Amino acid sequence: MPQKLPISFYRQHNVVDIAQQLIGKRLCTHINGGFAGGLISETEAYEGVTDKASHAYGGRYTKRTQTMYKQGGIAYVYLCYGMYHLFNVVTHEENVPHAVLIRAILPETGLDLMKERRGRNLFKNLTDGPGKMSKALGISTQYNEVSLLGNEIWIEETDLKIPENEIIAGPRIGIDYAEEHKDLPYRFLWKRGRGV
DNA sequence: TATAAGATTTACT
DNA sequence: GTAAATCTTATAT
Repeated sequence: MPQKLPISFYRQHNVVDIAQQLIGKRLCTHINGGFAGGLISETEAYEGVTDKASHAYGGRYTKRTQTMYKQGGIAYVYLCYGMYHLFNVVTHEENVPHAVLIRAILPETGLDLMKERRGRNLFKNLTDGPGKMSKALGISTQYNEVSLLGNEIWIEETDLKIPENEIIAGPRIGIDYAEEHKDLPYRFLWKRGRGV
């Protein structure tokens, strides 16, 4: 049987390392009685206080970002542009606002459910962006701060051993405002995830 | 209190 | 390729 990633995984201190390790793991949701899941194919690391692209840059603490300051192992879901829910994994210990944005997965289970949630017949690119993925999996802000060891949203270990040459590291996307931090190689993309 | 911009996606020209 | 949809937070009056 697949096994959930242990809490110790999320408590690691190198958020960039965690982002890379999450490639190839299985993200699952069991929401409103529907099960859906897929392999994580794209992630981005957000290194809290020192990362200009992060909401928590410079130690900003608001009602929205307070989730990132909690201990690792929970979900950080927030509303972007007023209409899209973005799903992040909170890492590190308490009071260190590190998080990993899950940008894309390869759908495995619950294809019909995902299509139904997305609406229309968008066969291509069902879950190839943060907003789309959250919608397909049924994730919304009401799941902010839920434990990733619970029964609604979790990440499973897989037998996959992804060689490093199958993981592409590159600059993050959609954060041009971050200036000198926008080119940091904090984004990880699984080769097999491209063009699916 | 009011205004601007954002870790995005979709539709239209 | 460009613009609209739409809400929370940050910064300024």
